[in-house]
Formats: sequence, C-alpha cells, structure tokens
Amino acid sequence: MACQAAATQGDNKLRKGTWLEEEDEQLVTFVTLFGDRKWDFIATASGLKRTGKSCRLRWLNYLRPNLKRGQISAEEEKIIIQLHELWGNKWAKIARRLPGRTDNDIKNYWRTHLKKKLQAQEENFQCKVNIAKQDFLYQKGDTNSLNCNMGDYKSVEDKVGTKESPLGQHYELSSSTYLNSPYETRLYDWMPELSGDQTEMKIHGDSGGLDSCFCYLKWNSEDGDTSILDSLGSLWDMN
DNA sequence: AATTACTCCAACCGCTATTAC
DNA sequence: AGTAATAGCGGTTGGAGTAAT
Repeated sequence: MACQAAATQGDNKLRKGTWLEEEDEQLVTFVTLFGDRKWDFIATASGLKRTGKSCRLRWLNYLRPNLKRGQISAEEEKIIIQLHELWGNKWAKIARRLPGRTDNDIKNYWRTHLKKKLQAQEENFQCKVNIAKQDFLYQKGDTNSLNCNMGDYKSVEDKVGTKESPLGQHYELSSSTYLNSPYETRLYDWMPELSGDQTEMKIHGDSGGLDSCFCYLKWNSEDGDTSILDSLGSLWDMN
C-alpha cells in the first residue's frame, strides 16, 4: 500500500515517499488560496508534513492543471529526439516546448525508451558503416594510407546504399541515417568552418588495415598556414 | 503458485541560480 | 553589496507493477 510505503518519521517528523490522496487535496487547496510560489509557507500552513520543496515538486509534476497524462505521442517523441540532439540533457528546456509535459516526464521517457532505442540504432549503424568502410578500402586497393577529397568521401556515402560488399555481406543504409549518426553530427558540426575545396579528408589504415581507420580533416587557412584537425580522433573506430 | 528479473515512473537529493531583504 | 531563503534543474533511487522462469 502506498500509505505504508510512505516513510513517516514520527508524528511531527516530515513524511517522505508516495503522496496520499488527502495530501494532494490539501496541497491543491492551499495552492489555490496562496498561489504556487511560497512553498515553505504552503508546506507549513497546510499542515502537510512535507517540505516546501516536496510540495512544489508534487504540484509541478502531478497536480497542476493542464498536465498531459498517458503515452508520449510519436510527434512528441520526434520533438524530444530533435531537441535532445540540439540541447543535450536540458530536460526543463525541452519540456517547455512540449505543453503539458514535465521535465521529469521527458527525462524518464528518455531514459526508459529513447536511450535504448537510439543505442540499438547506433549499434546497427556502426555495423553497417564498418562494412561500407571495408568495401571502400577494398576498392581503393590500398589500406595503409589513403588520401581522398570530399568527393571521395561522398562516394563512401553513395556506397552506403543497397549493395553486396566484397565480403559477401549485404548492407543498406540511407544517407539520412548516416547523417543522423552522432559521430557524423560531430563531423558535420565542423563543416561550416571548412570550405569544400579547402577540405581534404585523409584516411589511414594501420597494418591491420581495416579496423582502425583514422580520419581527420586538413585545411589551408587564408594566410597560407596548413592546419590539421587531428583532435577529431577516429571517425569510425568509436566502439 | 512462488520467486526472480525487469521496467517504469514518482519522488528524493544535491547543487546552482535567482530573488528578497 | 552581502546573506539567507527560495526556486529550479538534472541525476539518482526506491518501489509498484508486470513478465519470465
């Protein structure tokens, strides 16, 4: 029972745990009377053996009007994914874009649904890119040190269609999936700073060749200085 | 039917930012 | 300007419900 689960620490001590219906009613009454600001006052005046902080949280996450209940819709999920990509774990900020949803709702939904989902997608993506990578290096014929321009890079992307790899594995990957990878997002975040002509993508393979490709960008600045963005690390080898 | 494992979500905690005095 | 109180935020935990064994 909820009332048993809620920890009471003696008659005058603060209650913790699940809220009772009577407590909810009491809180709503006092918030209606005094507004949703002075939480310590409300906690004391209402006689609830709860902290102001606890009252505030209960109101914001459960009792306040216009809260949406039930499943997050597909549309809401899409928004959450997009905004999380943009802002990271800024749950309150994301929640403001989803009327009726609390930061707690979104945080919980992310942890229990989306994180797993996206991890699975990422693993799937990683697997497919590795196959495409092998195909690319195989066709280049040199796995030790390969230079290519952005056009060549695009050709990797082009290969990421539906195709039979030299190893006989079948793969399929859309460019949107490709571009939506968190790894590629990192790479493309840099792109506005680089013009296509000035950009050279270099791919190195070690003696093992295929599993530890290293990718970095190189460009020439206006004053003729050549810089190498090696801090980007490996694009592909991010297991 | 009993037990264990797992999922989901409400609530708590600790910290930082903002506001009131 | 300094301090205390309050509000807000994000991470974590605990427990209720459910599925699997």
